Amino acid sequence: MINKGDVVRTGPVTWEIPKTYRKDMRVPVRIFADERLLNAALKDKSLTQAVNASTLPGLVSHVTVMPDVHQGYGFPIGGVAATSYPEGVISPGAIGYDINCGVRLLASQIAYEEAEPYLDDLALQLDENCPSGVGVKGSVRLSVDDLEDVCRNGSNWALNNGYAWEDDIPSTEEHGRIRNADPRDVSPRAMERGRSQLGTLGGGNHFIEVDLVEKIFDHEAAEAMNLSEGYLVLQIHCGSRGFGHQICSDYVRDLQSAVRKYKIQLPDRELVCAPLNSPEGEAYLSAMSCAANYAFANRQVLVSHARRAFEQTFAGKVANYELTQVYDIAHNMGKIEDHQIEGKQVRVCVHRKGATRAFGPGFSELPEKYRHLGQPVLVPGSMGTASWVLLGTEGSMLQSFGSTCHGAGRTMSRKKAKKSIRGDQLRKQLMKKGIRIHAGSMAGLAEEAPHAYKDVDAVVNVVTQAGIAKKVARLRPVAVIKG
DNA sequence: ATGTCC
Repeated sequence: MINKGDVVRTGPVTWEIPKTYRKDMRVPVRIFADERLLNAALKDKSLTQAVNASTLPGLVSHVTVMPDVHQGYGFPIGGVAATSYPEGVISPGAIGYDINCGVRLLASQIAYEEAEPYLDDLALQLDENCPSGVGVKGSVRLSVDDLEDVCRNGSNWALNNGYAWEDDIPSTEEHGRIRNADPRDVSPRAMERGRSQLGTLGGGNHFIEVDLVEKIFDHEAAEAMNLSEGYLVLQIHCGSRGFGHQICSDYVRDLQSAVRKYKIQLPDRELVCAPLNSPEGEAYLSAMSCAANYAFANRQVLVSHARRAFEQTFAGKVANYELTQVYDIAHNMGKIEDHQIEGKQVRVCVHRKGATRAFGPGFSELPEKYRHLGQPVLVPGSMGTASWVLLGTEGSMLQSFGSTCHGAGRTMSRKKAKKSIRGDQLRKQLMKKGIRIHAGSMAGLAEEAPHAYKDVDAVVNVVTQAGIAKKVARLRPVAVIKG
């Protein structure tokens, strides 16, 4: 375990574990945290995992740790590692089992006051239209050919099949489609699991949530995003379901032989990896991209379900019940990107696991309305607490490979959380706070209790103080649908 | 996160 004495303070909210801490480190570990969040990070294996990650072949500059960090499979959730392309490695564990887990935000023109009498009905309609829970199947059934189309085309598949509006696409990271995704690199078993799960939410901390915009911090950005104080928005947090999970499992197993073949020394088997330019590394990158496209399409189908729920609830009741897409952004991905590091342009594979891409102003992929502002960043809080809309900055480009935090971050294990409160009690507490809850399982609900998570406001204050994100708006939940 | 062990 790492001790506080091993960590050097480098600024008000920045810390470093120097390369000299352990002989096998290739780069230092840089941590964004206040004193309290650092102490939380020292309590589990997350910083040891960050040090382990700092031994990966081909790493560039440093490993980054976000304030919402907690331990994960081999690599911390809340970690960023960039490896040189193409001779560095790619590691499935440094991307996560839920490939392209991410958040989508949609804006409405419905004021909370106006919607209040219909919110119980809206929560019910969302629950009925959006299947949730582990292993749950959706209304969309895909042939193997269709699923191959989803793998290659992501959100474009959704647009061609009536699940998207034209304007949704440019407001999605990568326009909802990662290139060079070849379904031949996906196992038949993953394909089988993927066929029935498109347009489903899943379990754990995945949710669909109706929020109201509680406070705007950046009026120019909020206007570009269609966000106004007191109005409803819809947030979707989910990923690639059993499809991405199966792909990660397959490659964690298969790449073990690549580790031996390329004689890669690892401090932890869970960091299994392969060179980006090896056949094994290329196959994983392609399969991961298929899962990413599946997740984009999944969130897009959920949007069409949610639009139906809004129509069923509000048609004839409010003048305009349209949901316009603000943005869709991943927080579990490996991306090939160009970055300026110490004055030099480098091409790297940025592994972001529980870390959100946060590119600064001038980024050409962004739609014009956002290009001068920076990339929108969506940070979901824990259930029953605030969520945040942020922007990427020049600072995130310089300090964290264009990345920032992704959420509140767990402090209590699922098991401990379940023991600490009963689901039905928690539901009552949240109802008292004006939050409608539809949950598939009361045990699952207890696992997501707000007190099992860090304070999302403290996390956001660290990243904004460090300059790796900028505040746009704070959202407050009024209805949550989860598995 | 995950047909929470094929």
